[in-house]
Amino acid sequence: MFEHNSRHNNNDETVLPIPSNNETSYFDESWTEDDLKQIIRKMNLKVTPQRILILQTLHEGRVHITAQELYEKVQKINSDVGFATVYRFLKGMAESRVVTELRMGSMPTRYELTPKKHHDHMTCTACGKIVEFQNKNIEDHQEKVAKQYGFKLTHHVLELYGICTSCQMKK
Amino acid sequence: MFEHNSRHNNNDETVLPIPSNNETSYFDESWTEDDLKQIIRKMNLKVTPQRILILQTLHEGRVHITAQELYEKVQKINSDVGFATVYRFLKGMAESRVVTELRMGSMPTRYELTPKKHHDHMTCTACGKIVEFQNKNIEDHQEKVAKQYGFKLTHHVLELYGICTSCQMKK
DNA sequence: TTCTAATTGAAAATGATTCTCATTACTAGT
DNA sequence: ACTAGTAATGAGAATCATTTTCAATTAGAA
Repeated sequence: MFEHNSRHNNNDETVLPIPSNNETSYFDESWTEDDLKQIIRKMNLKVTPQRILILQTLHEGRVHITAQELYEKVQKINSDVGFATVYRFLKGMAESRVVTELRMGSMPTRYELTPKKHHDHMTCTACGKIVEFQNKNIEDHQEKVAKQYGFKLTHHVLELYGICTSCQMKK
Repeated sequence: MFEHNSRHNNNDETVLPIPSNNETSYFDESWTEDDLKQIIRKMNLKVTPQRILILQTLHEGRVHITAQELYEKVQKINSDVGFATVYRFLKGMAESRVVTELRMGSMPTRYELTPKKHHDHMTCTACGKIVEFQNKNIEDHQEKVAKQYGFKLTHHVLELYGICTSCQMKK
């Protein structure tokens, strides 16, 4: 299995949902400093230079980043940011659903800015490649199940695991 | 969120899928020592008294147990079993899909003997209650998605999070 | 500007998981 | 049943992500 295989590669190559495009990030729009401040205020948090920098770096960087990776990136820009701050802020943003936590297997938690279009993940357990996909049918059925048991859904985690095309051919 | 709420209860009350019944465990059949040995051999592991005891205890006990809890239970019966053994064996069984790992939020991993009828979990983020459900439609759509991207699926994780009926009324 | 509570960074604490290694115990082959 | 070869074991140490602590600093309301 993925989580027990120390030989898998470490990149988290991401295949964008069909239709794919050439964007580096989902967020083609750029965020001004005011945008960033707005987002922080909406979380009922005070605006600090650290938080602005962290959020900005998260937005500009690639998706699926770990707290450690984000910390290192931010460090290079301004060493007046501690790991605890990055970590705490990520947690806070996760609570406010500004970012989404991805826990795949037993690897360190990765974060992504919550995309406007919800998607789920399919991971190749051989090479670690992550494919993102959307499927309204699945969502609909989830709601049905929730209703059946009287639950009011807040969110969900759907992760498919398997072997991707190229790994199937290799082996 | 669940994982940040230190006030949620710690029991993992489980609601069986409709139609429910009065069984303590999914496994009404009892396992003889030979059954246990067979299962261990099928995993290409040697039969040892520790593994027999661990598997037996897992089978008799409630579902959704942590490595620590299982270790404590097994300890009471035979103190010649170390935590490492329990832990390693659980990992091994997870790899062979004899048990399934449940990672809900950031709480310690829980294990359950992989039920013959696959099911997923819906968790109340207020009280921690776990409902198990089956839904063939969702599974079918998952396969469709996988085929679309050329993946051969091995397994998946689907966890719904929300507020259960009684917690909705409380608040 | 002043005050207060929120935020911060560094380091230590925690907690789960994983590894190490000397010892013991399976089991296949006799 | 005996034995060699290998797998498994337990205790504890190591690792790693995550979380907390706390004294110093800072944001932002009044």
